[in-house]
Amino acid sequence: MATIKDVALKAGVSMATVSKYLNGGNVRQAHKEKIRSAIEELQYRVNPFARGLKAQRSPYIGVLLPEIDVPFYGNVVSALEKVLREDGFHCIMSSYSSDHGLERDHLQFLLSSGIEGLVYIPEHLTAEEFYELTSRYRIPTVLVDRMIQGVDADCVLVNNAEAVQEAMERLIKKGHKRIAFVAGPQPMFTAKERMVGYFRSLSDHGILYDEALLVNQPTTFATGYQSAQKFMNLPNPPTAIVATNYDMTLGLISGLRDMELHIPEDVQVFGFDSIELRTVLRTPLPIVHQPEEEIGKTAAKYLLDRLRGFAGEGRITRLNCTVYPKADA
Amino acid sequence: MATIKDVALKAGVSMATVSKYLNGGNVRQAHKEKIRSAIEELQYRVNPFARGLKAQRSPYIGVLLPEIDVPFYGNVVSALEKVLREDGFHCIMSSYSSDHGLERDHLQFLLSSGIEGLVYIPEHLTAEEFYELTSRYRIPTVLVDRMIQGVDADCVLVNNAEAVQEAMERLIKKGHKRIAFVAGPQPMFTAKERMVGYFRSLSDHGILYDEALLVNQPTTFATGYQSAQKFMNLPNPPTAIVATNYDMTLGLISGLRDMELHIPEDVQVFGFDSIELRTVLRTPLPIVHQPEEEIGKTAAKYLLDRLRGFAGEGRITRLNCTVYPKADA
DNA sequence: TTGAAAGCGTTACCAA
DNA sequence: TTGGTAACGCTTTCAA
Repeated sequence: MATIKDVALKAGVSMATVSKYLNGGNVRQAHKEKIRSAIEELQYRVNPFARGLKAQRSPYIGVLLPEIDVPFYGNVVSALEKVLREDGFHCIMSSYSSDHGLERDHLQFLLSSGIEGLVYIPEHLTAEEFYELTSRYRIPTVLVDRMIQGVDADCVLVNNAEAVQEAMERLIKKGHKRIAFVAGPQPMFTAKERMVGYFRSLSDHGILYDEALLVNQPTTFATGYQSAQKFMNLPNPPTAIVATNYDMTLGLISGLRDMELHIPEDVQVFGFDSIELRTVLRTPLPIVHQPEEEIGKTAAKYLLDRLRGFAGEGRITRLNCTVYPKADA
Repeated sequence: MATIKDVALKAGVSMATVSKYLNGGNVRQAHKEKIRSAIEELQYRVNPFARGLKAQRSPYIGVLLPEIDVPFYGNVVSALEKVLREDGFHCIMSSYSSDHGLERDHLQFLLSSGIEGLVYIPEHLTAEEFYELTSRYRIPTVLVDRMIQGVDADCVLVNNAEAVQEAMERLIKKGHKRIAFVAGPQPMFTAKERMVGYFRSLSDHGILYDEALLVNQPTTFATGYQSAQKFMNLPNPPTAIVATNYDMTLGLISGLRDMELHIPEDVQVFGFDSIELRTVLRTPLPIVHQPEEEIGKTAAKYLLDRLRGFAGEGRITRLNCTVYPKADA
């Protein structure tokens, strides 16, 4: 691979001049031409390591996710990437399989990779751990989808509790009183917030909470599937079930089907994420939809602000979910 | 940030010794201890740029995808990443939104990023373009899901034609003769291969090809949705429809539902990808399932082979899809 | 087993 | 506007 030296030699100027040309400094027009053609001929490419070493910066943004194959994250990241791309940044993505150890390790790795910024959907890390790892780097961070209690960073969330409340309202308005709820594990930020919405709705309407109607398990298809059986085998089964992410929704529907129960005749289902799923069933599935694209864009915007020098306190945005059907039919 | 020099000073040894310690060379036990604690105290981390510059290698694998939010790719990449991770590699992922220009640009970027290997799901690039971009780097490449005609590289594919043929067999065996087919755009590798399966089945069974029953459009929800209308509004509509990826399957089902048509009574549907979708419908959807995890693992294995020095010709693996229901009911 | 020193390719300062 | 040169932090060779 050709280096700046080769280009300089061929163009008949110094390395310093080539470097200036490359980085947009003042260079005589005649020299510009020569350098351009030398670069062309030699197929010269900047060595990213040399540049990174010297300049102490790189065009990388680290993206740390629990899972890479969850549609919600995919959609968020897709939007994020598109915005960052326009500013010349590229993403180093890493998923930690919802594993605490891997979450630490990968965060460590990203930080030590020379990234300029970090977009992070956290799961297990406490504020102490987070600061222990990140403090000696000064890397702007945006937390997405979840907060870490005690961490001062930009944060893009959705109105989890309110969205669930709206879903619950719809069900209650239709006469449902026994409503089951399939949520993620207790410590999970979004699970907690969504449960708040659930409890609030119950109490607002004077419905007694029945712990048999609540599941807190990993946010998987299996959890949804098993919840169907657990709930519908109760002596007093629910008349409606709310699932709080895509995989659990899918599993729930699948589980009900395998019990030969019909939606909505035998039990109503309120889904979450994946707007596409909505119109696949015989009866359109009511659903809570998170503004994935907007989440990604907002996170990117926050990060770019910081990279351009903004240094205020951590900003928190709560974006609104949409509940379908839009008109309350 | 502390450097090797600081560590050397603190540990009372030379930089070279620290470097050896870091890279697994022979170092006296007593020194090892000292170095370890110096590193600990100083919170020393290797500077990836300096190392990359000197060693001309890095722990990065480039992953270039058409879209990041397609479940099939997500699942493949998830498996890939897990295997590479165990060998200390990390993925720099980049998606090009199925855009030709971006495909070139991002490939260029990844190559110039100091990646050690490349996993690439191509779409528009010809062999000439590919070689033009890659030739001056010597980076092992694995093509996934699609081949580029004329490129000698490791390649992990599935048996597209055969899988479609098996799906068609099932339908034909049940008496279907008018079978419609929703495929991706013509130039797309997998679209072509899947169409081959379609045509072969038709001719094997002496069924005349009717061009009104074939759609070649982008592999999206919209395409599936519109296909439903196009096909079912024909004077002589099909009795079965095969969709050839996840989004098109979803769109197709959704479109049929909006026409108030029932599956399978009014028309049978054969889906593709997303095994989870299968059991969500009232009647389990027959489906072609690609071995996503195996694809990812195989690609990783191929790449690691190369990184360890294997230098043979490009190897091609064709993995088998599974058609559900497994037992031909 | 150790350490001095020569780069790796780039940028940025400073003098011309 | 230009070019010489000293870093940047690390690895590796070669002698000791």
